[in-house]
Amino acid sequence: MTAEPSQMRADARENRARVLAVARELFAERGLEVPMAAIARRAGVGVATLYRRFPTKDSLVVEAFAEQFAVCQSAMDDALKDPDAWRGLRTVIEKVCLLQACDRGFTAAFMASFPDLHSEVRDRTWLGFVALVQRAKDSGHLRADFSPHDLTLVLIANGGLSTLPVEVAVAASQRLVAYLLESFRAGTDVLPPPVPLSLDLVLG
Amino acid sequence: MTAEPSQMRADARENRARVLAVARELFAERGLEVPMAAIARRAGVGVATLYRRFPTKDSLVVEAFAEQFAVCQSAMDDALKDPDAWRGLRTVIEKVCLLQACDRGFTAAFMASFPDLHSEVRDRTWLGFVALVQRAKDSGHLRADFSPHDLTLVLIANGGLSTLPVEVAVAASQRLVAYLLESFRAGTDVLPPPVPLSLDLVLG
DNA sequence: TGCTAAGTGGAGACCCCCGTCCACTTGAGG
DNA sequence: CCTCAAGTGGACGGGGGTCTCCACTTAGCA
Repeated sequence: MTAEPSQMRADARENRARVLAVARELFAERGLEVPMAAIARRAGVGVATLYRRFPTKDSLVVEAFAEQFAVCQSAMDDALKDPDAWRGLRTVIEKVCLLQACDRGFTAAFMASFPDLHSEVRDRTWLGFVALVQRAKDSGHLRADFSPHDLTLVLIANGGLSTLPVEVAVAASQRLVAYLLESFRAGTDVLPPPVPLSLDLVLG
Repeated sequence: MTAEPSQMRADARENRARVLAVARELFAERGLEVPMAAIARRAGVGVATLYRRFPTKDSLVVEAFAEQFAVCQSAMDDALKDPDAWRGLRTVIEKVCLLQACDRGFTAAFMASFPDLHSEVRDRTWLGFVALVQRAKDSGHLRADFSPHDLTLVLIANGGLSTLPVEVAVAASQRLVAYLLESFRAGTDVLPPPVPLSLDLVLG
């Protein structure tokens, strides 16, 4: 029954926008465990208003991070378009990890909603990434034993950093990613990492 | 007023031990957010018993992980004694990361209580690690731009994996650590990672 | 065996959170 | 300007968490 934003009353539309802005801000700062009441208070509305627009906390989270998901998506698209597959791979990893580091809630939202994302989109993105990995290997820049699931590994590990205060998190993330990318380069594979792992069990 | 375990009544001592065992088990499986009531139930005691021995949930956590902290400590001691500094460094990182991956609660307990650890112990350990890093650099096996704070980075990133089911977490952690250690080796520093970061602000 | 301090279990006080309900207010078309 | 559907706020129900209180039980000693 929730009306489209376009056909809401002017004041309601404004409130909705303010709620979303505040939610993004607080989720980024304090993570998803920030209470609905806090968002409502900071947005200067009552909880009822909030629940009228977003019937569930989850729905607010999804809406709040839609933008970031789109950024991820387009980062991946850019990577796929890059004629230099290794650069594409490197760049997409750097971009997404930076997003994670900047936004404490993003990681959680990402992990929580990844299995629920419309599977067509998710699968398409994943297949794209797998192809990108293959191209990067073929170009000789990515080590041959790199697994696409290593992306998941990077994202989860990097996500751990988002408990830190934002500025520290960004610096830490950049350093971590730099270290990892260095290992992913072909030619450095002196010690092959152990057993392939089945992270696909987790992020379906 | 809590008596020493040695001078408690026999049944009480037994209960205390069972509570601790159960707590370790559940913290490992489900993380620190497992309710006190669940621990009590599984240990076959009432909550009051639990609170009589451990006045606070935090105190139970600290006690439950004392053993693991000791293991960390001795892992570091072993590393310092190793004549091959690089092997010592590698091994200590592998050991602690494995502990983290095996025990979902450990990471959280470690992070939460690190600043509160008796500072003498903590500082001694830290200074030892700094010395180890220097020796490993001098031996030519560790890259020169490695910072001792990179240990913190590894621990936090690796800690992020502990949200995964244990078996997956272990495999993932081993792979992550293998990748990172490969980057830490001297000779691979083709791309220097960016800015040094001030993680000491966090775990200082 | 009987006494007593130590030990115990479960009810419940208190708090925080999500989400609902309902009486009141207000934007905007006629 | 008047009407009323859309919008709103705050109280409240329900659930789950930590920790306390107190009447009852029991180990262990004389």
